[in-house]
This record gives sequence, structure tokens and C-alpha cells, in this order.
Amino acid sequence: MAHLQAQEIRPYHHGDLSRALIQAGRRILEVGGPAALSLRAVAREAGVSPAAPYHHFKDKCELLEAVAKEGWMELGSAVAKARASAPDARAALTNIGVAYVCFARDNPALYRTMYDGACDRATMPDHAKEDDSGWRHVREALIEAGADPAEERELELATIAAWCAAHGVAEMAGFKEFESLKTALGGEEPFVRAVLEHVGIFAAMSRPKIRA
Amino acid sequence: MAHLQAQEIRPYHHGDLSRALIQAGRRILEVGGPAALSLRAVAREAGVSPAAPYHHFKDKCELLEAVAKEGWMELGSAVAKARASAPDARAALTNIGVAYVCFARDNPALYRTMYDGACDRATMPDHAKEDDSGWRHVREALIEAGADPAEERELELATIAAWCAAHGVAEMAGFKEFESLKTALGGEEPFVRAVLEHVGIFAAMSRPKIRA
DNA sequence: CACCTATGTGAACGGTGTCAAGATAATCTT
DNA sequence: AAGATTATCTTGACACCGTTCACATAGGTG
Repeated sequence: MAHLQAQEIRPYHHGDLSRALIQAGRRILEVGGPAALSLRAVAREAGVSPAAPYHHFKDKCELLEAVAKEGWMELGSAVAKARASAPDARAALTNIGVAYVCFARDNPALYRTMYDGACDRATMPDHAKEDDSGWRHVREALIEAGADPAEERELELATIAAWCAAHGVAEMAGFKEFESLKTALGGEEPFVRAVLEHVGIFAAMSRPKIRA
Repeated sequence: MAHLQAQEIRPYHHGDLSRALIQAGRRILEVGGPAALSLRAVAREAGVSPAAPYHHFKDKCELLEAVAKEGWMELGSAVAKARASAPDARAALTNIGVAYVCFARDNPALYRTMYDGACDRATMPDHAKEDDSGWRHVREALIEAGADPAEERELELATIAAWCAAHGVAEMAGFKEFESLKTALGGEEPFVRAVLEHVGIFAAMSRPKIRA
């Protein structure tokens, strides 16, 4: 593999290495996938020694989280845009789902990194729930689609459900096994739309309540 | 970390090393998670040299796939049992979903390994679609719940949707952020049930068709 | 028995994450 | 401005990893 080349020569002190490292990380992620994303490779790509990153991130993990954070921000704004450009409330919900899945399709390595980010798997990724993340948009879209904002528990369950469904589709939509179905439906996006609608929550909002 | 100890002394030739390696892999997975699962650690745990596994698996990947295969088999039978023990067709569908998610909860590292298994992420895990895997059960349960077996495309979409939803819930149900909601709902399983039902497909089977 | 093949060992290679010690530059104090 | 302090980067080392190669050992077949 022709290794990516570092930019021009730089002074002893880089100036803004943390930012450069994050960008280098994303570049490597795009080119070589998560497997290629080693701390040393990132340092190499940024043109510094293998130990340099440790002055900005205590860990490899911490660097990955920084990369992941960028991903969450971008996912958040993609979701926001999708929601804004929908004709009505129910379409907004589906649009959000499609945008979510498309983001994962277009940035598969980044998306994986976003979920591995926690590195412990027992905690939701830090930035998934932040202010301008997708959560808020899903929640608000659900309300606009008819969910009762007073029933907090119901609303949270629906938000979780929508998020889970989108995540599941996002991780599986790329499988080759679905190729024929995709072409039969007219491409990738119609396929995603169809799956999301079959999942249910994206299509039918007001259902009879079910008690546990 | 107190390293796991190898079993008693063995003759020069192990007898059934591949099996032993797979078991060792699962043990390590349970104790230390996916991060601890190195080829060398597996060999150590099985009491052989680091190079020994290469006579049974061409790759680390191939070993992991063997471990994953065991997981898929067990997931398949868990799903089968859940389906069989349901009073009616619609309950069967939900039961399958709950069993799926519970399997992932009880074997988190194994479950992750099952999906990483392909090692390329563009292919569905090999054993996910095999004869006695969950796929068949979901499909059949959908039919029994009222899906038209003649509408192949519709059926495949519904199966995919159900699988995606279950997978999404499986990966996110463990997040700490949902703890309070879990206790409010009376435990882990009611929570999973509630989320699955909110996802939609597990609760409402016969909906008006939606055209792309 | 001799021979071949399957299965094990050992040592080695390059790659990885991480840390400690030292070099260098920017900044702060006086 | 000079000296001291702090932030940043480099070098070199350590243990671990996946993998390969040459060699050792055992089982099975002629």
C-alpha cells in the first residue's frame, strides 16, 4: 500500500497537532478502514513521531473518541437537514431514518468508530445524546408526528426504538446478500426506505398503546 | 491480570486442538472481551505454542469465524426455542426478538465477534443465513403471523426489517443511559419487550402496504 | 522397518501501544 | 533582555501482537 504522505516540512512545534491528528485519523479511516487506524499510522500521516500524540491524548482511545465526536456532529447536522427538508411530520421521521442510514453508508469506517468509541461497550457513545445530536431531532419529530409530549416514558421508548431501528438498518444495509433486492427496488435508497418503513415506527406513529 | 491457566500436561500431539482452540477463544472472550482475544492468548490458554494454531486455521480471522459460528448456532437454537414456546403467532415474533436481544446481552463479546466475523463488513456473517439460523424462524413466524407467503419481496423486506430492529436493540440495550427507564419498567426484559414493541414490526404485522 | 504427512516447537520479522529521558521552542517572570 | 518555566516533540526502549520459517515429533501406511 502506497503510504499516504505527510504534508510539507514543519517547524519543531506543529502549532495545532491535535486537530491535525484528528484529520489524519479520518483520512486513514477513509482509505484503510478501522483496521488501518493505528496511533503510529496517524502520527506518521501527520508527520510527527509515534510518541507525539501522547501530549494531546492520553490514549489511543481518547484520540478515537475525538474522531468519533466529529462524526457525531456531522451525523447530527445531516439528520437536522433531513428533518428540515421534509414536507410533513411523518415524512420528517422517515427522512431522518434515511439520512441516518445514508450517513453510515457513506462513512462506514467512521460510523463503526463512533460506536466503538466508548471502548467499553456499556456506555452509549458520549456525543450521541448531546444537544444538537440526532436524539433531539428524533424526539421532536416524534412529537410533531403526533406523540404526546406529556407521556415522557412513551416518548423516550419511541425515541429509543427509532434509534435502534435506524442503527440496525445502518449496520446491515451494506450486506451483499441484499444486492438483488436492492436492484429490484430501484437502488440503495429505495431499499433503505422500504426496510425502514417495514420496521414500523418510521411509518406508523399512532398505534394502540401496549402495556408491559 | 491473573492469566488463565492451561489444563494438565498433554502429549506432544494434542488430539483435538481446533476444538480446544475454539473453546479457549470463547473462554477468553467471556473473561476479557474482544480486546483480549489475541491468537497468542488463545494458544496460551490452550497450552500450545503461538504457532500451533496455524496448522488448523490459516488466519486469526478464520479462528474467530469458527468461534462466531458456534455463536450463530446457539443463537439459532435460542430463537427456535423462544418461537416454539409462544402461545400464538404474534407472540412468537416478539418472543424471537426478546430471545435474540437476550442472547446478545448474555454474550456481548461473542455477539460482537459474530458480526465482526466477516472481517470485511460488506458481507453478512456466513452462518447467519444457514438452515437452522434465526432467519428461517423469523420468516416462518412472519408467515404464521399473517404475512402472505406468496409475496416474496414483501416477506423478505419484513424479515430484514425484523432482523435489523432486533440487531439494533441488541447493540444498544446495554447502554447505561437507559438504566433508569429499565428500572421504571420493571427490569431488563420488560424494557427490551417495550422497545421491541415500540419498534413496530414486532407488535403490528398487518399494516397497509407502502409503495416506494 | 522406512517413509510420509500431520501436528507440534522455537526463533525471528515487522508492526503495535505506551512510557521515560532528553531536546527544543514558546511563554512567563523579573 | 535574561533567566526560568512550561509545553511540545524526538529518540529509544519495552512487551505484546500476527505471521512465517526451519526444525522436532508423532501417527499412519507402504
